[in-house]
Amino acid sequence: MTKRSEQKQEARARILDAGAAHVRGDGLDGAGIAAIMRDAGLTHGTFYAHFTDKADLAEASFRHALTRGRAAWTRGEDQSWRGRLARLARRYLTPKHRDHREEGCAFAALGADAARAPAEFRRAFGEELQRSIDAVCAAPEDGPVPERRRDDAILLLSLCVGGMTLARGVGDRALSDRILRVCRSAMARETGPLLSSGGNDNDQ
Amino acid sequence: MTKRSEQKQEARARILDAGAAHVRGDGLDGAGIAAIMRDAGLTHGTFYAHFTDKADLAEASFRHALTRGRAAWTRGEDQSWRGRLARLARRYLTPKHRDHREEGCAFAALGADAARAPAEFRRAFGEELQRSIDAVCAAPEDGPVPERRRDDAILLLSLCVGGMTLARGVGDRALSDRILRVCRSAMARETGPLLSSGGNDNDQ
DNA sequence: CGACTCGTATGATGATCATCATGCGAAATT
DNA sequence: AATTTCGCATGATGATCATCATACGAGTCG
Repeated sequence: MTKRSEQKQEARARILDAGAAHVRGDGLDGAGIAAIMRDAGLTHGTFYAHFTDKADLAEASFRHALTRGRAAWTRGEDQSWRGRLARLARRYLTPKHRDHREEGCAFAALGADAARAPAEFRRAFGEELQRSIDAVCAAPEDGPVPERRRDDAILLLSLCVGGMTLARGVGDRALSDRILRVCRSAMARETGPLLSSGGNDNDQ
Repeated sequence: MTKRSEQKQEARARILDAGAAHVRGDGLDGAGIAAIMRDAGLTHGTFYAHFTDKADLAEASFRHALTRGRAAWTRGEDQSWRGRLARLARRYLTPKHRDHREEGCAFAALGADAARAPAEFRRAFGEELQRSIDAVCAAPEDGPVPERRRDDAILLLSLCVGGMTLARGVGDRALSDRILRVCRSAMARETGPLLSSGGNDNDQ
């Protein structure tokens, strides 16, 4: 590994860090190359020595953010499957996470953008989502994962992303906090139903 | 009502329709004024006779889309509260809705954009979300709405928006369909738990 | 019918931004 | 040590786009 190539790799890493933050903070299109390169400590023109395209950087930044995120995510021990899901929801659906999207979950930060992105980015989105589903499922014992657990993981991620998306969009702090709380406690009910109310029409 | 003013109001309505479609399809920033006005059958310069700003149009289009959407949404009879929630989820989380975001739910289409939008837009987002929560809760008998129902409505909307967001971002059709199915059937379980697996560690 | 009002059309203007051509200087190679 | 390589900086170029100034022409009102 020559000194030149490792300097370049360090620069690339800085660009990826800055890109991941900008993309999550400002959106796939909102992030300008000049601003990202400035944050990486380089000038704008150099960008094309590292990436072919803005789309290239967007995808790489997205994957970078999620790979980093999952590492911190999967840490921690759980008593039970349900307990694991509840813990993940508790750690995900926090006001702190809501208020710092530039360092948070890229699915929640870029979900709507992905829908409008070209097919190549959406392929990356799907692959990363699969990896995250697997990461949620990964039990200590590491047997084959039953499909019903995968379904639970999908449900967890959907609820987390949806709750975070709504909580972030809302201006009213009280409503935003309430959304987070409702979603957290729904996943925390170890044996109870999804919904808090009973089944009859006139429950209080 | 003079002929002039009703012509202008018609034009404004066309702009709002086009704006609502473009904003949901291309995002808050992705939608260009020229394209919207072209779709409304007018030229770009005329825009400023109807709206002060692009942000002004964005907010108005967002509200327009949701007001229209709720009307179609609230229709239909339900046997029970749980049944109502299940029905709404079943109608929301469809492949058709996923594949036509320009005429679908504005929360799912613009959730990530709202987080980056100025405070004024996020206030609108919060107000509209409150209205949608109320619309979900509105029972035929129209008594005072218990707070636990509001929580259920928040949960429903979070799961719907999150599931739709992920389903739209994913390139892989099979995974996308599965996300929709999992979220639908979670809300359909009238009495069962949120999660499909049992509570012990070694369930299959 | 004539004057004026106002909704719309046309055509700038200026800003932002992705992309690329060119050049420099330090590191690598012989 | 001379030459080549290559990572980075600088400065265009061209495209896109919001915004606005100006002009036209049909509707309105005296």
